[in-house]
Amino acid sequence: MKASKFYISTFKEAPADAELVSHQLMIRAGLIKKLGSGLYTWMPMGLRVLKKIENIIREEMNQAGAIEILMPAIQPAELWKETGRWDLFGPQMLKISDRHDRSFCFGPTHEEVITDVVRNELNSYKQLPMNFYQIQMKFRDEIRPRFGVMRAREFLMKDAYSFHADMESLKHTYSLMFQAYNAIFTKIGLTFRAVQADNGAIGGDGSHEFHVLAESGEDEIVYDENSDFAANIEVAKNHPNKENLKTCRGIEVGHIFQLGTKYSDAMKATFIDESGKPSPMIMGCYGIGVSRIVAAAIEQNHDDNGIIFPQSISPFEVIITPIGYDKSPLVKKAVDNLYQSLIADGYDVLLDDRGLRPGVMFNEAELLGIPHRVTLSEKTLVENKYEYKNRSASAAVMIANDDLLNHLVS
RNA sequence: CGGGGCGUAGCGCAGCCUGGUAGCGUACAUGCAUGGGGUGCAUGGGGUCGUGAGUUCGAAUCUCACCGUCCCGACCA
Repeated sequence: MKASKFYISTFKEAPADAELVSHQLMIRAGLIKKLGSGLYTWMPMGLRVLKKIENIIREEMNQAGAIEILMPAIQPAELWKETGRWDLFGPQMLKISDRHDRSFCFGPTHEEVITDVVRNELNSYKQLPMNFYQIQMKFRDEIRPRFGVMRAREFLMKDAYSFHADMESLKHTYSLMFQAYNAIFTKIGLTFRAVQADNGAIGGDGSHEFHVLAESGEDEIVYDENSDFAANIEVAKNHPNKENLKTCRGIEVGHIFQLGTKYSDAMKATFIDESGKPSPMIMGCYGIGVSRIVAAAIEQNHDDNGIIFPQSISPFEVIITPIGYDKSPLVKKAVDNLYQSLIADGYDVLLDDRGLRPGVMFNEAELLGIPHRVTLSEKTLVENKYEYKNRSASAAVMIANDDLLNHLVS
């Protein structure tokens, strides 16, 4: 991508209403733009990050046997009345009416819709287990939206729902999802921890939260240095020797849950078992806050100069910052060649061909958090070298041209 | 919803206390200079001062109401 053909809009100063570092940097780097409280436009640069996270999630979910669907954002009240949640869910649910004065909500979650789909589609134990997922905008009318996309009202979520003939099958899929989640957050490159969470419906080890560790995290998580035990603060209260537990803060980016038959009972989602009798499907659900991951990743990876994106989710992997691109035909030729060859090698490259001053380009590249920067100029041409700067390194280094690819593997 | 801020140019702010024709920085446009870390100088365009009502000869400024937004607490990926 050439910068002159893309849209980049960065700011030196953070807006006054952004408190959290990740929020400030997301605005300053032009990733998002606020429309209203808890409502954000994903600008081109930010959308690239979001899409990369989406695709990592998609790959791992597919790998784990889940199948992608897309459900409506707007849902009829009748479904929610079946489970009783039309009244129970509370003011977090945004209720709306259509022209015929029928009641709907903007979906805060999709258990009702998926259960409705499945009760009509799946009839036999032979069709189970089944795990459907989607990546879609949710709306929750939060009491207090804050911290940018960290706690927005409209947010992108991956939600999956699995259906089973028996408990054993649920536990199997649950463990597949547990592994998939570990793979996803590892692939993205985050420091995270899976913790036991409260599970009202089933109890035991039926629910885990995935937290990105960060000082600014809204949740307190508790762990035992001498064992694998880690839990959210609610569960930890019941731990036998809770005096020895340590605490740290985390940002909840994922939650997996063994639901049981709560929704299938209420909505009569049954299947015919091997003996020919109807039986309620056993369910699990698995959520990831996709848009929140962007904020969490930045919260965990930044410095005074800006964002430091993990390469897996950076809007671009490499930025070329030529000096004299529009003045020196030699520089232009060398830069264009490098640009084309990196693209041919499969890299996501941004060529800053805007003819800006070097300082502006460098500062912007750092703010955006692009992991690899390559600078060419008449000076580097004379030496027949590239100047390479890793985003997390303190200074640039001169490298041999054919050594560049080695540096791009982070 | 309770407590506390803040609404003046795209963004960051001053002006308000003590009413009198709206300003600075940045961004944007143009020109000249500059050309390896948000460069310098000059010129220019851009504002229903959140909305409404009131007080006053006169309101960004004083009063009231409303709206928006942010922070602290109770819900959540």
